[in-house]
Amino acid sequence: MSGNRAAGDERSVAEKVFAIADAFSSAGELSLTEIAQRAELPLSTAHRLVAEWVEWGGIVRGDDGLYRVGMRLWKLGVRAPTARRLRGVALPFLEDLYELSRENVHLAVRDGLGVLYLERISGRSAVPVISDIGSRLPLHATGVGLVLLAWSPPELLDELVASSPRKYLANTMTTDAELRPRLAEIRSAGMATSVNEMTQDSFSAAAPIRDHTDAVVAAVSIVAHADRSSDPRYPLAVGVAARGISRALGWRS
Amino acid sequence: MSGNRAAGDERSVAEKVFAIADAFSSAGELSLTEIAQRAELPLSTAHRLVAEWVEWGGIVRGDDGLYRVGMRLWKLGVRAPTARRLRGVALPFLEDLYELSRENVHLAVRDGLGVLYLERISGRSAVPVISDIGSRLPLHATGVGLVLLAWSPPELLDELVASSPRKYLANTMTTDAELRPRLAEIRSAGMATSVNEMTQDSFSAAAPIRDHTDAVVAAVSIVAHADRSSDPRYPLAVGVAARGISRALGWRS
DNA sequence: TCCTGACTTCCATCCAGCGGAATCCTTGCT
DNA sequence: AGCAAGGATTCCGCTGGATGGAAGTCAGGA
Repeated sequence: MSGNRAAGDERSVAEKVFAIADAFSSAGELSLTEIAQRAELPLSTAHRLVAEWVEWGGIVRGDDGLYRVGMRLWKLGVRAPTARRLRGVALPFLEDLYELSRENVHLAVRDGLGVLYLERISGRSAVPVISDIGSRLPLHATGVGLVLLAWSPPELLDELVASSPRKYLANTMTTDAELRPRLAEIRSAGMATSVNEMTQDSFSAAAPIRDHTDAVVAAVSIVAHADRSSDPRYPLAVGVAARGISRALGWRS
Repeated sequence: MSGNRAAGDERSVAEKVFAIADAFSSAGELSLTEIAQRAELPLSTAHRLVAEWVEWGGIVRGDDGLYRVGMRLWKLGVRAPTARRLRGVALPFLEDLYELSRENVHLAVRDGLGVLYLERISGRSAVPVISDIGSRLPLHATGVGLVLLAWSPPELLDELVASSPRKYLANTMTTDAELRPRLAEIRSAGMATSVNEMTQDSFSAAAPIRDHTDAVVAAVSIVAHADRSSDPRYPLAVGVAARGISRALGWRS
């Protein structure tokens, strides 16, 4: 048996442990073989390390033999201070927006070139949206994304345009020329509204949330049926909620 | 320099990596030294492994030099299927309960001998409660806990009584003799209601959530001001919500 | 029954991780 | 400024735990 560590993988043990965790970012349940493939590890190494994950409780193995993210990781994850604080402060305001509209209410932050949804409240008859908590969409493809992009450092826009060779959704702008004036408009209006832009028959209003340093750290939005586009209460309420959350975060004036 | 691996720690690298993560289960922000102490690792080892965590993004280092749980772990954690599915299904029902009561609405599961809160919706004027998402309380100390305990295997009760030598809260029952009839009562009523039992001036109603195998997998509750204890709508609504969530999970009849 | 694919166990090799100690950096006190 | 104390970082020679190919086991399908 020639099983020395010899040449090959330059990764440290810790990196391999993390690679296994990363395997779950693209799927909810995986077999050992799938984990090994995604993490690019030999089956036997994956087997051993996954066993350590399972012993710890970060990954659980179901009766069907498939591995899933365990409650240990869930408990750890919800301790992330940024998400925890923001969510805690924002939730009552999101409730208000939900009661007003009975539609989708979103809370999101920027994560690289994407929007990361921290919270979503959906009415039973709300417009179906692709976003789900923990999921990521490109910055230019949603209302909250545009708001976050509008108040991001300009380099980010260049990077985004460069990384988006093709259109993501039918009505989405991806070129410099289309996006730049739109963002300027959003900045001067203080928020973003759109009709039938991201999703068919939908109307969205999104506004920025600022912290005590006046930096935009998150965004709230309502995504409603298009026939509400003439209702002035929606943009108004989103703006009020965003300012309320900002104040609760220590923002002044 | 005699820095060999020699005798001492029997833990594998992966276990040390996890020990570092566990350090954050008791505090939101830690210095390197604190992490090393909690994980029982030499400072230099902790330093190296924490650096790997930071590189991966599971832990972030703030401007103040303190380490916190990062968004990478948050994103991974919310992928835990049990929490994700339950939360997604239950949220609309929790909203309904919140709108009815404007009080604390809880969704919780059993985690060992404790209750683990998956979700909490709190009104601005709700009774202050200790529970927070991701936090754990003993099973016998809360309404949802009693419900979960009532439908748990009996061995669990023995274990719980054995592990609780003293009273946790003023009005909490911890002995076999007190707890057993109470649980029987809860089972026959199908839910648990209590006044001034867990917290002063509070009234709570909790009901079990069942999945397609008819097993109790979670519990919902309202914790309201004590003056609502005569309002029959609260227990009723909690029961209806619990059955609604159960049905949405595939439970029949 | 045989075959296929997925999972589990084994073990000789050897280098990646180890951690004590020295060093650097920051903060607070005199 | 000078000093002390505590925390963070870097160094480096030693060695035993991690490694992964291969063989063995198991389950299901043809």
